[in-house]
Amino acid sequence: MRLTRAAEYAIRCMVYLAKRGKGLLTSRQEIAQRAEIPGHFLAKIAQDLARAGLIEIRQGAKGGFVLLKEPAAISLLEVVEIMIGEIYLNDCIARPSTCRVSYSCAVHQVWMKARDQLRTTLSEVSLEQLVREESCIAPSRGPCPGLEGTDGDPENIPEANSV
Amino acid sequence: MRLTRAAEYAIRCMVYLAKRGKGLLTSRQEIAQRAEIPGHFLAKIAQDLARAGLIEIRQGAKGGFVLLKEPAAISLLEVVEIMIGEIYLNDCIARPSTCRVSYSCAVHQVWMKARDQLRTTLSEVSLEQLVREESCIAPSRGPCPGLEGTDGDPENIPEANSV
DNA sequence: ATATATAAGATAGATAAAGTCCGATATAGA
DNA sequence: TCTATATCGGACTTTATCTATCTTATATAT
Repeated sequence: MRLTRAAEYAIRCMVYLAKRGKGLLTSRQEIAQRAEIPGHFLAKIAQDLARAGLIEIRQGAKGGFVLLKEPAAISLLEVVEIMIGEIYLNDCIARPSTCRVSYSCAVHQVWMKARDQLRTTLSEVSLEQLVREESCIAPSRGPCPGLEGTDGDPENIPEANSV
Repeated sequence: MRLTRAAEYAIRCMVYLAKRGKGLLTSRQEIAQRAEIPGHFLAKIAQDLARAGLIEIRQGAKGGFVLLKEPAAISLLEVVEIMIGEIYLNDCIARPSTCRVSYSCAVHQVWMKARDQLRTTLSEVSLEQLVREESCIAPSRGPCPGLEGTDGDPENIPEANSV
């Protein structure tokens, strides 16, 4: 009952791209390094994101990924479900055929409610929000350095501590 | 991001025992057959439930399982977490050490909220409720007469995608 | 043309889930 | 006490999925 790593990486990638802004090209390697994602794995994940229309992938020298939508228009739920499919929590929600046992109905209702809540919570958060809010945990430059800091030192990998 | 089968079976087993009532002995075989749980697998699951103090296991001829607590005193969350451990949804909640990346903070908050909501929802449902409510379900399919309550959309069934 | 960078599919390794098997142990009843 | 019955408890097998990497192919800038 936990998020897959691929989905976790996809979120990191999308937040990173959102931080750069819509339409800006960023190389796969930069994202991989800065967001701590295995490079080849990121390539695969990006394909899913591209198929879903969130990013565009540019091949060739100076290639990379480009965010296609406004960060405010992309929800966390969207990113997650691109990677792991629609959230349902319990098999009996996705495949009612496995739900023939007499006990099922009441339990079923609970899982439906839980699933709806979870999806709602994730859908209410946009990448724009995430980018804006996380700015206050900037690594080594004091409390809240504002919204800047997206371009600049590519070498300094931020090491924010846990919440 | 889905419940394990062991947890699903544990719920079935506990609901079945709850239906019989506290203190009543029921053979493993009866439960296995009626709740459609592989017999040996149920034995293993029962050990976890017994270790957690929910049931007592009686060995020997005429052995079986006995519910030790009132159905109203056992929540769905309790049963689930005995089987799969504490729900956390995202690794970064369980192991903050994996959460060093700069993006983490805001996303972290969302997963915390989602986890809390999910655990609350599951904790608010007792076995007693489940036993009482499921009485309305006929073994065959079809809607549950009185339970349409919180369940918004009929929803298309997502095919066996990965969650 | 060449160097650079990603595409796309195949595949391998690791991890976890799901289910099975068997010797050990406990109990009821003769 | 002895025997049949039923679960214990752990080891084991199987299966599935996740995670990551490798390889060949393709696209682009210069």
